[in-house]
Amino acid sequence: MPELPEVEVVRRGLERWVAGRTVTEVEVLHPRAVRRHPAGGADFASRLKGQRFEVARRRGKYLWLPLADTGTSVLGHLGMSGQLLVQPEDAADEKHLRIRIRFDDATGTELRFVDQRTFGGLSLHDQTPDGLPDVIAHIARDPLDPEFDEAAFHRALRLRRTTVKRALLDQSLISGVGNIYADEALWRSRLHYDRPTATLTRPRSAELLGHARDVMNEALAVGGTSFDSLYVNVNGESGYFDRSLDAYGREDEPCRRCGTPMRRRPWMNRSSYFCPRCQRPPRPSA
DNA sequence: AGATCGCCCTGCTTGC
DNA sequence: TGCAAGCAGGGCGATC
Repeated sequence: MPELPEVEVVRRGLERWVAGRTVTEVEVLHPRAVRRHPAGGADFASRLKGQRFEVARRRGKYLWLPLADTGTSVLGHLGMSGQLLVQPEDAADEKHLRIRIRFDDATGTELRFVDQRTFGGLSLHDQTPDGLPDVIAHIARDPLDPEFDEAAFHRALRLRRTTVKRALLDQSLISGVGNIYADEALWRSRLHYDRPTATLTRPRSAELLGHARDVMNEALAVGGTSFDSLYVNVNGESGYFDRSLDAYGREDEPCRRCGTPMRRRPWMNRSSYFCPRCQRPPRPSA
């Protein structure tokens, strides 16, 4: 389940191993992996051939590789289980290999997109004047972006008629926060997931944002979170989160602050983990 | 137009 | 032991 820190680890891997290389051959092995490329796999492959990758960029959980001198980029999202691997050309195909990209150099390695659950994919898009693939122009900056607009974020929280966890997962307000880190940031902030955003004072929302940023930076420092073998970084090494999570996945385990058993609640076809004592539900509004 | 919710997919886990 | 249901979940798009 790659979240923002894992995607950033992958971006760095791409920067190191793929930037500057020129594509000679593209194989699309599963149509779902290019479903965001409306013209289809053959078009994706032919348009990519001969192009040179520039340094990978990222916003939230999206990453993209600009193609030199074209005004276009290969946009990627890892979804639930996607991996971008730089592998020796003669390495056996992974079971869930979806896309293979070969290069014109003599390094003997190729780029592979591997994805078990096929929520992720690659596609080719024009760039906006900001250098963003046009289809993600609506995605907000993420908390690790130096240009993240904190004041605008706080204003939006006050104006929205929604609850705090929904807002954290709303990619048009703040990007890169998934279910896991949302629960972590809320636990650290002692906020219940159903708290209406309009009731958050500026200091409270600033604290929440700070915790979201801290969780991500800590995960980044150890190479990204990973609970299972699904997440592997660009070189095939598993990331890990040594200091285990405080909230997510800890149902019935003692809260690390107060010892109260943590709870899990079904929430939007997902789960929310929280401490019933530290994170009190909001009073029903009249 | 903001808010909500169903759907896409596969494999592991759980329960009968 | 085997099968089916449950669960994981980001983001898109339909709907109200």
